[in-house]
Order: sequence, then structure tokens, then C-alpha cells
Amino acid sequence: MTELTDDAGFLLSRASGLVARATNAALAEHGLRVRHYSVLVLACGAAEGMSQRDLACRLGLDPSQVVQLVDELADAGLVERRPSATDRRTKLVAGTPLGQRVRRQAARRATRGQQRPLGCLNEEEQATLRALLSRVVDSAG
Amino acid sequence: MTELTDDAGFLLSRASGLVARATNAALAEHGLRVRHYSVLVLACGAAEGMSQRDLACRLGLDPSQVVQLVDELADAGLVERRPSATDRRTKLVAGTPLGQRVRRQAARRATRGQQRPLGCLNEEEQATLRALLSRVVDSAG
DNA sequence: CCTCAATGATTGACAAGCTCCACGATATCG
DNA sequence: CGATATCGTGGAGCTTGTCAATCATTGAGG
Repeated sequence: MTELTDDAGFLLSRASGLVARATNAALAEHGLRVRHYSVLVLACGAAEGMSQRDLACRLGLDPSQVVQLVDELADAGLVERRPSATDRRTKLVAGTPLGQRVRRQAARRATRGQQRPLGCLNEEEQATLRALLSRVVDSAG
Repeated sequence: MTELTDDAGFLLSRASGLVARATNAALAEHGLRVRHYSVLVLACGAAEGMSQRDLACRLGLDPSQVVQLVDELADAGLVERRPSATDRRTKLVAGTPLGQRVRRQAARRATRGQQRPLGCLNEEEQATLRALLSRVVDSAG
């Protein structure tokens, strides 16, 4: 790795930072950051809600981080913790009607914001990028 | 962005974290982390050394972070700060002979470590990934 | 049925990173 | 010369990432 511009790790870190910053800026109007948004998307995506443990696993976060994120989303009225019917330990995090609406609006803004750093790639190239990254992420479990 | 697994920002963040962690583990034997390694690579790559401002710009870091990274590398004897011949404000960070050797060893380890998360992509796919990311990073200035 | 290890959520502590702001030294432009 | 900008540096504050400990609950095995 003689050239830093050829280092996949460096490029990933840099690109990730750029996109995260742009997305955060786009979501700021909703008072959200990418981390909250990710939780909101997952919570709204599962009809019955998703356990915090599953959230942590899917997001690659420590469970203790999920606690706080869900706290803040719940304070904002975007998600709620429901008891599980089968396990009294787990709390299912589900999007409220308000959360669903905010998620749709935020999704549009986030997608638009990402195009600032990602706009230099056409739609097909972006799809290729997502496909490659998906494989990397999935293969990690 | 109905599915989080289709969100470029999320995928980038996740993949970046995976690779960074693997690289850090690989570099730990040298007492380095990716951030130090990046500085070392750039410092060793420029014959006359590189100003800290340029380092910050190239790495996308705040100049104040570069100060500390260079401090630690200099303490380890891997780089040194040289006065600029044309501007007494700037300090040119250049790799020492030891730094050059460590950089070569670290490069091999880092590349190998990255293959743990990136190994699921063949060589051509990794090249495609790097090319796409390069364009995103470069287009940001 | 009872014990015991494992699990889910939570809290608190701590290191690592990032961002901003301010300052001293120097450079540059008018 | 004087105003303004730049470079390196230090420090404050916030966000993240990681870890250990705790409590309630579950599930398995005796």
C-alpha cells in the first residue's frame, strides 16, 4: 500500500465520513442524526417492532448505545417500547404513526443529502457500490 | 430508503468500521493505529516531507488532530518535523529511516488484515470498490 | 420443583475522535 | 508600516466505541 489513495480502509473511512456528515446535515431539520434515523427505519420496518438486541446486532452497535438512542426517539414520540408477548425481558421497539411519517420525510431528505457526496457516481455506479458494500457487511455477520 | 440494507450511508459506515477495526488489530503489533499509519504513509511518501496542514487536508482531519498524531509518531522515532526552507511557520513532517522500514512492514500487515473483512470480494471487485470510493473522495476536494 | 447458566435491558465509567475556538508566530498584501 | 490571513498548537465540549456490572427473566438439567 504505497499510495494512501489506493487503501480501501482509508477510502472507506473518508467516504463514510463525508456521507455521514452530509446526511446529518440533511436530517438536522428533523432533529435527528443518522444513528437515530437508522433505528427509526428498523423500528418502522418491523410490523411488530424489533427487540433492542436485534437492533444492536443489525446496526453493529453496542446494546448500551441502543438504549440511549431509543430513549431519545421515544422522548420525541417517534417510537415506543412494547412488551414482548413471549419474553418479558425483551422490549419491542416499534414506530409510532408520527414516527412513520417522520421516517418517510427524513428518508427523502437523507437520500437527497447523500447525493451531495455521492452525486459524482451515476445511478448504476451507486448500485454497484451498494452491492459490493452489502457483501462486505453481510459476510461479517 | 425503505430498507436500511440499501442505504449507502449505512453500508459505508458499517463497512468502514469493520475494516478499520481489522486494520487496527493488524497494526497493533507495531503499536500503531490506522490514523498513525495514514500519517506515516503520507510522510514517507513525500521526499521533502509534508506540512501538517497538507496532512490534515489530505486525511480530512482537523489540524489539531494532526499535531497529536505527529507527536506520537515522532516520539516513536518514525517521523520528524523539519523546518521549511521557505516558510518558518510550516513544519514538514518526514519519515525517518526507521519510519520507512516500519511503514513497509505495517503496509503488509494492514493489507493482510483488511482481507478479513474484504476477502469476500475478489481482486477485481476490490479494485472496483476502490475506484468508486476514490471518485467520491476526490470529488469532495 | 429447584438451581444455575445464559440472555435482554440498563447504567456507569472510560478511552478515542471530532469540532470549535483562541493564541502566538509568521507571512502576505496594500 | 499596518491589516489580514495562515500555520502549528493547546484546550474545552460533544459524540462514539467499548467494557464491566447489575437486575429481571428465561430455559435447561438435575
